[in-house]
Amino acid sequence: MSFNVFQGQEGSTLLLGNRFIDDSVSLPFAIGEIKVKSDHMMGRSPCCSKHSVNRGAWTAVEDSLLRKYIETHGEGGWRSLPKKAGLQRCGKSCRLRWLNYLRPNIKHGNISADEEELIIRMHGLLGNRWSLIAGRVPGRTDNEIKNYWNTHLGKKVAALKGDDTKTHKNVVQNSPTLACNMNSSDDMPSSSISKLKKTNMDRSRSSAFVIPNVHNLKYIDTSNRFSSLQGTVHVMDGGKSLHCNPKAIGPSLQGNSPMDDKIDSNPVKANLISTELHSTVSLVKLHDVEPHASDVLENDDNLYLSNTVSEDDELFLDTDCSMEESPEILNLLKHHNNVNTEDGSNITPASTPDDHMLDQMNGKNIIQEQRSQILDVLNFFEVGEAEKEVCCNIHEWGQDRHYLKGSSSRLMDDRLIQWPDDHEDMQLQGGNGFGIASPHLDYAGLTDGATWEASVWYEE
DNA sequence: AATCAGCCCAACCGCACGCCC
DNA sequence: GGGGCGTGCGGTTGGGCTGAT
Repeated sequence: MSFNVFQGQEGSTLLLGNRFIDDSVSLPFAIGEIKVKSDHMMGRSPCCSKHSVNRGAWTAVEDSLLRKYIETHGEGGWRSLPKKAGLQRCGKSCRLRWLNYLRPNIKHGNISADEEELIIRMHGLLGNRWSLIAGRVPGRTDNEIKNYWNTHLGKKVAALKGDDTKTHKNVVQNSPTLACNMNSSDDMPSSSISKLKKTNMDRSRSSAFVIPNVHNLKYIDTSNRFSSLQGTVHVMDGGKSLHCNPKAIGPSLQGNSPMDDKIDSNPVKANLISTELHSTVSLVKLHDVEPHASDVLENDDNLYLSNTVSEDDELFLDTDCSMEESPEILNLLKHHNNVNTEDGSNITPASTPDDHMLDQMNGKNIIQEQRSQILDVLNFFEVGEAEKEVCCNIHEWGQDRHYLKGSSSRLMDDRLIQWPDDHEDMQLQGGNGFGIASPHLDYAGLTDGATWEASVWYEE
């Protein structure tokens, strides 16, 4: 039976609900008795006339018409699109067909093990928020992920975890300490566990907590300035856009800041900041980026941008640096033999200071521990596979520490955007050109030289 | 070969939300 | 403030497919 007909067309069949009824079907009622449920009666006008549109599977011809129209005129205006494109379809149907099937870069075919793993983790955090999950799985649509979950993963996870998995989200959210202690693998799907074991970091800091969009993982070390913020890790959800501009978040911020003198008076501390900011930036730089900051502004609501870009942005870990010049960088290299550079390659230090030397330089203090912890986090993300690896234990990091939460009307989730009142004055810039968080940063205007936004994504 | 049941997934649905007037 | 519109979202539907009987 062909469904490519619609009522009103010559020789057409009758549309009844979701069904096309052709002449061969005997109806248990007279045609005149058919009452079509009216959306209008529910207080809303229908998006289209259900009597004059094709329904059901799309034909190749329809696909072609829709694709050509959108390629020429762009997306949007779905309600008027069908008529303009010569389609006998509802605008919503057109939109859905485009978004779920015709849109470029849509992946078709089986979902890989890595994708599956990511979906499981994301679902653990977000629950049935399919569009959010889809935003973290490149090339997959919310509809596809939803279907895949309902037909495969839901059962799979349920089989692994028993009935509790039906409330998987709650398991994670309500168990802050463990959500995912990786030492206790009971709460994790086996596939995730195997993935986590690949890393060489402290398992106790791993978790099933999912941080969306690792592109925007940031660390802002305020440990030397604000004791109450020691060791904080700041992760910002990057919103829908998977692209960010390294220029825009580059560390080279020149300018006058109330904190400049403090940094200048303590070069070691300044280096600490620069090192970690550099490592963060290099993380971001591994990914495709938009070439212009303006693009980022348009495409990524959650970015925190620098209005100052200099050649220093091109400098990341200086492989030629001496210990005198940058002991912190060497320290970083010591802890992480594979440090990613901006071009995606790895560098390994020719030599690194030994523990004794580091202790002498820094004092055997928590700074090293903090840095190690943070870099463990970065390392954990396995930068090269950042799209896939999005777990960390925010709760573990949070112990005895404070998190900064970004403040911006442009953030999409209020849960992210609470700055502690007592840190409102945190605004500084490095004398060596490294900016750090400004809770009052005007995203839109970009008139503030301070550029670093600190946020934590977490579920209440 | 025919029938049935279960599964898969594209498509549809109603509702929610933001924007604009 | 409220209504209309456009869009996005999660839940649901049902045709097609496949394997079992």
